[in-house]
Amino acid sequence: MKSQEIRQLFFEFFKSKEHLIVPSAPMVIKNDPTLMFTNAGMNQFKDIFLGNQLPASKRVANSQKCLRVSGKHNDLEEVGHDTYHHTMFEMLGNWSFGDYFKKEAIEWSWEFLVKKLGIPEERVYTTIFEGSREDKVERDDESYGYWQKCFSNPDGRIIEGSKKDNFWEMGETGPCGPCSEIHVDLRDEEERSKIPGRELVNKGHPHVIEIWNLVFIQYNRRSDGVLELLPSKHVDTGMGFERLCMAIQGKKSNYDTDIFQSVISELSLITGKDYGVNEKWDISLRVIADHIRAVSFSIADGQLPSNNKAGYVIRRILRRAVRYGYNNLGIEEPFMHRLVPVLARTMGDQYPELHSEGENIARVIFEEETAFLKTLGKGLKMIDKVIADLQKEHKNVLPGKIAFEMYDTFGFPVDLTHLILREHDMHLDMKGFEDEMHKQKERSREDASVEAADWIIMKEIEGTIFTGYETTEDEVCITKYRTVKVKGREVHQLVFNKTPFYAESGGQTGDTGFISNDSEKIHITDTIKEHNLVIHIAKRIPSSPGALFMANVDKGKRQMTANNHTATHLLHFALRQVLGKHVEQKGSLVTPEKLRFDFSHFSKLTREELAKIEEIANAMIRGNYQSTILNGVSMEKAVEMGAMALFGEKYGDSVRVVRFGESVELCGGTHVDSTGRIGLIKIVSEGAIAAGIRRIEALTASEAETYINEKLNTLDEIASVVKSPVNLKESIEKLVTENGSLKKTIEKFQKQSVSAALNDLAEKAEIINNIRFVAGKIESCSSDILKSSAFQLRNSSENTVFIFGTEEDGKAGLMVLVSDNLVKDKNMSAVSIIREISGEINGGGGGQPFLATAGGKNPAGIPKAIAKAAALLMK
RNA sequence: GGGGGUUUAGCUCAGUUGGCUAGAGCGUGUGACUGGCAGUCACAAGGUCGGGAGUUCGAUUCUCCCAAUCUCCA
Repeated sequence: MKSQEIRQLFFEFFKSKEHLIVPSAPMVIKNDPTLMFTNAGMNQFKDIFLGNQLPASKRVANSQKCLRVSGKHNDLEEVGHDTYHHTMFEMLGNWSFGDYFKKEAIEWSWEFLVKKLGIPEERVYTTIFEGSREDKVERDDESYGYWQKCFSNPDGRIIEGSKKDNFWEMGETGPCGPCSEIHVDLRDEEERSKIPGRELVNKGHPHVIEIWNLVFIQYNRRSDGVLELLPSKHVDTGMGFERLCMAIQGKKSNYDTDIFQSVISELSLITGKDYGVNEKWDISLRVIADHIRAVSFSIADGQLPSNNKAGYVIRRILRRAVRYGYNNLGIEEPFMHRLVPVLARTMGDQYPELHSEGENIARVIFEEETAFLKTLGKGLKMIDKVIADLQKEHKNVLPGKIAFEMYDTFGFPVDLTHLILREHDMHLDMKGFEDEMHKQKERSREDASVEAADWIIMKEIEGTIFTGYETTEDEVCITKYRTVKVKGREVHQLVFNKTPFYAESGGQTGDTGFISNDSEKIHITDTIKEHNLVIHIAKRIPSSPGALFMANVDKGKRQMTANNHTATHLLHFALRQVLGKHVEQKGSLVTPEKLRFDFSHFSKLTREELAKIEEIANAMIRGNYQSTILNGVSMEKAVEMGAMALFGEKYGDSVRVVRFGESVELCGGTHVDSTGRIGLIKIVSEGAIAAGIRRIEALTASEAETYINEKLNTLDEIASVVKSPVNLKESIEKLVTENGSLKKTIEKFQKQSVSAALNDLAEKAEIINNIRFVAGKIESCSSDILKSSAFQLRNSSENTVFIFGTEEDGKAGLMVLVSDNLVKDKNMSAVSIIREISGEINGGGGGQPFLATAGGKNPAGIPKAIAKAAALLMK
């Protein structure tokens, strides 16, 4: 049975049990500092379990794409070396939100696995929670009872598990409960007869594996550690899809299922290395087959590889795959991007974004691979040099510090360093490397330390009400406050019961302003959002925090921000009109001063395109569309209205829809009430920020006006300077060419006059000690010309010492030139001469043996300096 | 957010105590050879040495600030 069919059967089965099948939430999580990627099926339903949100249906089932590469679950370095770790995987799950509980969950799981998919009963084991005295929780007899009824002979099939395996908690506090797992024994008959499967459950055996975990959420863990019963009980289940396929397809490894084999066989075609021939190749093929999934899905979710945060995680995964291909499969050119089509064929039915975004994904991966191969190439050059140096010194250990520097600064992977050293019979000081790495980590940790004082709570309330859509001033009271020390600098944070201040989010910067009452006035310098709290950054803590305050948002800045935010929407709309529907928002920054908008597009925008975009956006301003803003719209409805920018939203979310004419977007920002207020949009720059992503910056209203006026003024000024307001461009072109040829002519003349002057001096040459001595003052001219004339003299003369003095702006200059033969044969040096004589002009200087220069403050000393030089030659 | 690196001709890069008229390869242009193309040879054009400030007689080189970019850690 193909993986596609298995997934489909799962959906159909739960549909028949009246479940609503919902799509996977994005794997990349936006706007949550604690979690970068979805790492479990329940992430998107967290708010429902916490009671903050009502579910759209009480019974839901889905397949969730998950990524485990950072934080608590970090499997990255394991992937490939065994047959069951993955970075990205799919989690099948069925969910009950206060609806059915243990009985149905257990019966259905049995029905699906054993009756529907035909997993032999004698290979199935289940676990239940043994109970905990500490938490005053009884053994889960209820689940035991239901399992007992499933098995035809339950003896020895239901195993008790400890808190570690069979009690699930979301975090330190919050919803939790016992869980019950289903394990399957996939070993051969022979092995099974030797050791009974029950002894291997939860023992890390690769073929006796947990495939489904049923979590029964019935408690809430309070902060004092006590468990209390929840009013409504939930079911949260998770079944590893790759493992399930392995079990159904009778394979010994996740990588043997059709999910991965399609990619692996394509990879074998590309590399000429078959799977199952040698262990080193197999590991690499598995690594790549796994990583291409993680990377492709992330990019499809809008997360591009980059140099920090989530983007950096993606980059690291991709590079790990390239590295394995490079080290072990001998691939030295980009290859990952060629796997995207086969991945889309295998998984595209369930995840259509692989089809629609496929071309873009491949393009991004190609760019990223190319860039990495380039850094590898540079690193290889470096290590060759390092090895040569070591060999010269007859050493065979590379200091860890050097290896670390190559890794840290140039991104050259240390395992590759290792490998190359081994080829040269050398080795690496691994301890030194680790020490350096440790230091680096310490540095980062110290930096990240933020001393936050405890919140001082004035009033316990749930969240802050945002009144800023309707008003820019409101009467508020402080509910809590604290002082945070970041690197010695103190900032004060205030939280209100309600606030007109918009907190930074969705690219729009936070409001500024002040709060005041009769006794004091405190400036708010920024507003941010943290864990759904609106935090106002204040200059200081009020002296009486319990008082009522009037909160005032800086209206001018708010208006300018609104101009820019609405303008962003208009530009987005215009971009799609002009460039096409592939244009999607990839990032946005809206401040009072300007707006910045990043979007997907493949080539530089032409002047005509930019002009057309501005034209459409400005026409929409003059159309003076009124804003239509709808709060609490369901995602489905928003899509129907044609809203853009849907990624990052979760199932069941209610959203805010902002509409101006034909532009419809999901957006929480503050906007103008009618587009006419924007006045004018002017795009001021366009460029690339990553492969396939471009950025435009624009100004609006008075900022745009100022910008244009400045440009026009400059034009006027130029016109008045060249005195040709009509054919300005031609005049300037003419000036530039004329200027060029004039410069050359002047240079020629100057050279002539200088060399004439030099020749004059040369005629007056004295002979001192059989050496021609040419000296004198010459008219000031540019030092470059003097220098080049001097070089000519050097080539055309021998047995001569030249000394020239110049005077400019009251400063003296000296130049000494000594013919090559004197330098060579008589060991003379212009430098030593100039050192001796530069004292006369109150200066100093130096240079090379044949040419030296000096500068000083005393032009009157030039003749004396020359005389001194002559005296030197006498000796 | 922090550490380190890089920025020199259209492209890829050299340039070692501060001073060798700022170079190489590829590319571009012109010419020669050839019946034509490919090719070879010769010559040439092209650089505010990322931007700004400072130290110095003199800065691509040293110091500081800014920007872009790469890389590692969080």
